[in-house]
Amino acid sequence: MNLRERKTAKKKEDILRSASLVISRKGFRQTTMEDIAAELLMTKGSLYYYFKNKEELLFYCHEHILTTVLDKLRKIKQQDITSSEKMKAAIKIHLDTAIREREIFNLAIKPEQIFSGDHVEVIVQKLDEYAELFDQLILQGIQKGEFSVVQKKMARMIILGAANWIQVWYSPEGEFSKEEIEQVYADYLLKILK
Amino acid sequence: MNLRERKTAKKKEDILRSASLVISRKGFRQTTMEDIAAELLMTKGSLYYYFKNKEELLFYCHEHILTTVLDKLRKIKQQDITSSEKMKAAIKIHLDTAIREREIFNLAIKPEQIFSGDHVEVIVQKLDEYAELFDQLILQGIQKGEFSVVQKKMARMIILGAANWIQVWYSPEGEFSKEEIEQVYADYLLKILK
Amino acid sequence: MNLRERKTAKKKEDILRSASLVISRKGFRQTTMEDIAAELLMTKGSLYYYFKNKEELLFYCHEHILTTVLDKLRKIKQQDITSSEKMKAAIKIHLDTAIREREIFNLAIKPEQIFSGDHVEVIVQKLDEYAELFDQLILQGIQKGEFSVVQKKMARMIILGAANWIQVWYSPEGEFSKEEIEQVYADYLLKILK
Amino acid sequence: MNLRERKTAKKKEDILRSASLVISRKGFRQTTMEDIAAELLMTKGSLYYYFKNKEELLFYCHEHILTTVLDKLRKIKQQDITSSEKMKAAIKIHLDTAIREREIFNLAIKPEQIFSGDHVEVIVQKLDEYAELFDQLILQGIQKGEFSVVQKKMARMIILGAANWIQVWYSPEGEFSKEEIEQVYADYLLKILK
DNA sequence: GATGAATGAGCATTCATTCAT
DNA sequence: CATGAATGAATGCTCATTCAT
Repeated sequence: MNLRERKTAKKKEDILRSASLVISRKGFRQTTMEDIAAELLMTKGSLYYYFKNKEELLFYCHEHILTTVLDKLRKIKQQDITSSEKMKAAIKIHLDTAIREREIFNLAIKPEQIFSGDHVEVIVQKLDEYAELFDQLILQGIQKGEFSVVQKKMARMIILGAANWIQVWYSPEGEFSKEEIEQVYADYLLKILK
Repeated sequence: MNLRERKTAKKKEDILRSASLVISRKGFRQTTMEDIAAELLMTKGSLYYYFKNKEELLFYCHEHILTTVLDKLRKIKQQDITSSEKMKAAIKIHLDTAIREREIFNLAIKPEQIFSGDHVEVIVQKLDEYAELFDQLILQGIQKGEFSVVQKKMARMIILGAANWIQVWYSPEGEFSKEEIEQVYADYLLKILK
Repeated sequence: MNLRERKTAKKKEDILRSASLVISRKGFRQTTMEDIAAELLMTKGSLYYYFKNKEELLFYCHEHILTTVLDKLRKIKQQDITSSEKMKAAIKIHLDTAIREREIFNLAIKPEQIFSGDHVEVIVQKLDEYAELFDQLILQGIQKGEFSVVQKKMARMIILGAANWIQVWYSPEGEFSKEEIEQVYADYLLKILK
Repeated sequence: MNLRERKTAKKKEDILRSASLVISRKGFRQTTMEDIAAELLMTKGSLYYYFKNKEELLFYCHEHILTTVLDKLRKIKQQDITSSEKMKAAIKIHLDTAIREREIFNLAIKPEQIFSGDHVEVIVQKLDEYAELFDQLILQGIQKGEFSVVQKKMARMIILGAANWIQVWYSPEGEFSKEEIEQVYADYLLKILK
């Protein structure tokens, strides 16, 4: 990658970061290209130099976040700790992502309504891998005798659903700190698996 | 209420029902007046005979559903059964609503972004009452010694969040029936309170 | 004219009167059929029983007022008083009409923009007769030696224009009474003719 | 102001000029954004690049004309000529504006029906200054002994009203030239003040 | 005769997208 | 590369008009 390419790549990342930020604030349905450009002190026309269209920008935006969080999850899976500890860590990471990137898991609802063609597939594949990782953690826990849940997939749905909902009510000014909340959520959701 | 008024009331309900349906399919941000009208084989102009504007239509749409589900919850609260049974019943009703009226609880996210003035207040008040009812069920359970959860509000958030998420993945063609799912959800979520 | 016809005629007049009222308040561009109907505690559909369409309603509305004021002017012309007195009386009547029927003379601006076909002709013919009557009063005054204005038509335009403008600023709560204003206007405008 | 800004400013002026033109022809109630755009061989969407909305476009349109004519009036006031000559010059300018910008003084009728918030204030303030300038000319004339009118404000109303009305009937193809008309109007209206 | 209901054309406005410079 | 400018499709809303009952 030469200098020019690196510069372009850097700019693309800047755009994605800003886009994520605006989307977190306004919701991705409400976010216009103008909004994203304004955040970067650019004009919206320029965005089209880096991304073919809005959908593509949104795609990379979400893809980037999903990739990042997936990496974190994979690392947790390989750590040498109990399944309970792994699951708690995974839940905390999920909560963290849901809070920071408010809208990210909302697109899981109907990716095909937002993305088209190949993009859907990539997103769906990542979301599937995401779910699969949680399922594996649960399965490991069962095999080790730590968990005893029967409906593994539904348990996973419950855990992720509960965690996603945090974006609706969490506020930095709230009664509890992010860390306290994450601790309680992790503890309570673990009960489901026991 | 005379015949004509009944007819109008009926028509309004028809519109609300159809609107709910379209909203469930497309999400309420994506639903246009045209969409709603088309579902009813009307023209969009006609909708304005019954509702002042889109926001009002959306408001009554949601208000109606919330009122219905609140009624059901209140009845449960007064039944002569254990707190665990009440909570399970409440969860099942919530799941049922979340499945049938896919978008309904999504507006809980930011009612003030969708509704204006008095409408926000009504919606917020209903949502508060909704939460309050769940909190009361939890408190009763604790007082009766059935539940022992400490962070009551967070537990409620977890339960409702988990249940809301069902709209994302439930399908009538899925592996499990709605009843089976409701049963599992109710059982698993109860663990959090124990 | 039998009873039924008389009833219809009466109703038509009621509508015209109410329409005039609403038009005075809101301006005829802003007045909707709904507004007119509401004033009469009718529904707008009913208006179409009496008038083919909005334009026709507006036409009769204006035609009625013009006819009335024309009658008054003709009577003044035939009175046995000086030309100055006649002109003063005519000005007062014009002012009176301009105040009461705020919008009436505004349609003189471009009747063909508002009315179509035959209606334009009738209105234009009445407006012409209206102008003609003023011109005759001026001519009489000149012949009697009371007036000495040279540009008769322009003088008439000035007089009527000045009087029309009263609708813009006259208010019953103002500093001067309608009668005082009419007196001053008549006196001052007479100077032009002298 | 660099080249680009000058170009934008020029375009804005072009739009305002075209808008004025269309408004003169159709009246500002009847003028649609489409009409204005068509006159400029643009699409209506483009207008929104230069003006926030229709009201703002209309505002600047009127504000520009009022500012221009106010400047001219102020200059006349400071000239070293008799009050009669000043008043005649002022009347001619007013007539000129009324003819060229047909609709401009019609908004004086009810600015608050057309403009909102700050815009009303600006317009009303300009209209007030406009009236004030005429009043001052009249007062000066009285002090110099040239005029002897008693009801100064009503005289001003009469003069401006008469002049406004010219837009209704003036046509370049008419019997008299614009200059002839202005001369006659100025002479005749002066009589009121004497 | 009167009304409730429905319609459709028209209008202001938004916004993703394009493109010449 | 970036931007200013323009476009056109979409959308909410209004309102004159129609018509069955």
